[in-house]
Amino acid sequence: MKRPLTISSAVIKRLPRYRRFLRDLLRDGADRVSSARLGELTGYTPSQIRQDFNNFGGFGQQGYGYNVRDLYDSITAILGLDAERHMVIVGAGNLGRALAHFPWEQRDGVVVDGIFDNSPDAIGQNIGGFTVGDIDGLRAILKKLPQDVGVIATNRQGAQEACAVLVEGGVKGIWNFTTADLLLPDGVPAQNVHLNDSLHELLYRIAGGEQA
Amino acid sequence: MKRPLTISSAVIKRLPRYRRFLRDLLRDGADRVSSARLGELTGYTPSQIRQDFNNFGGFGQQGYGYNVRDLYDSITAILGLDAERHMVIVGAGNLGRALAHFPWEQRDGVVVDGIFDNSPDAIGQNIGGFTVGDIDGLRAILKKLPQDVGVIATNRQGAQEACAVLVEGGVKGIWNFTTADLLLPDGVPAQNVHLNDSLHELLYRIAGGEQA
DNA sequence: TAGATTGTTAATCGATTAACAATC
DNA sequence: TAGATTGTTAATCGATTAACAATC
Repeated sequence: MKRPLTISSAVIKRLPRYRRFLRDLLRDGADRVSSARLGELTGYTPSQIRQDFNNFGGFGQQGYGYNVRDLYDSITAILGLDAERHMVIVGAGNLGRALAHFPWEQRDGVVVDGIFDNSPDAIGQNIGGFTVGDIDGLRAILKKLPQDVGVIATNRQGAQEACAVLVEGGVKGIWNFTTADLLLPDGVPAQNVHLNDSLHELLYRIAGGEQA
Repeated sequence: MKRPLTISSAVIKRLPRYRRFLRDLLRDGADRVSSARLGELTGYTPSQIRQDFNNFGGFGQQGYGYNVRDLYDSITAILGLDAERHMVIVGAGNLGRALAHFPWEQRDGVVVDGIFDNSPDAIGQNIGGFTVGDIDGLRAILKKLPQDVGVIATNRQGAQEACAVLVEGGVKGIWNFTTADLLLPDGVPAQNVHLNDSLHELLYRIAGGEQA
């Protein structure tokens, strides 16, 4: 499986969806699947599906299609889900809590190693089996256990500071739930989840429907 | 302000970001802004910014730029944030709680009118000032108070049923946090937030950095 | 072998960027 | 008027779709 220098972001965004349906197929005992069938399931065109997979060298066989297990495993590996991943959460507000409670581990082998906050009110509270730590506690865990992902679920004001501590502690990527534009060193990607923007987009589409 | 039949989704996704920076400019007392300056702030090219605004008829003036207040108000109106919007949440798990606690109203005039669940454990609990209601309670509120957005924060299994109740109750759009592919009537848009997919995308980018 | 279905090239489509005339 | 900056057209770039030869 070759991995080209750059895969377009549009392709990457589709991989988790392929994987989800492949998992369903696996559960249903399917051995093989064609791009046509996968297209029916996912809503993508067979052509696009074949193009997507060929970015990684092609997983299929002419006249047969794709082996479900192989394809699932390949996509899992491409997404970096073939090994345990570690994650810490900064910000013990409601969103931080929700993320701490998510069954990440069970689903994809992503382990949450702690949740931290700088507010005296939050520190010491119990959240999903974790005691909320302070920023020194965060530094300590980053030193003790290498972390893949640092989640930023603070308010906008605290985001850059949280980011700095996480990056200094060696996290490989930032999952940012604030609207702050984070300053990051090269090589540390940030994935932004802007719930507000998502809601606004929906409201636009609702409004558009009204006056069309 | 003309509203064309279809604005590409790429454009719409950028509007909330423009609006965020315009709000900052407004707070700082700026009267006018050029596409060049807005480009520095947002990271988009001036050309793209002008193209984007021209989808809606053009808000600027040659030689001057854009009036910050006017532009902010226009985008606010386009996004449907110029009037109060109502939202109910189905699913009183951690994510539903987090969404119920968000300061939507304060920020954008989006009012949460209730949170509902079908689990006896959840029903009756107090969440951010709301008593978690059951599905009959959801039906009742939908009848009493027209709702714009129905949030689905259930598990994957319960998503379609929640969706059906919401649509029957007349919500104008669905904000879906599950991985379920919802069946919806024409004219009711769904906005999907797939946290898992977002994390997977980040993990891909982390892994990619490693072996590049 | 015949049929199926991929891998891959070519054609199309859409979105972004560049350029510049219009005009404030 | 001169300078600035938009609105808008043209050029470029990238992503999706179509087509079909390769091959299992």
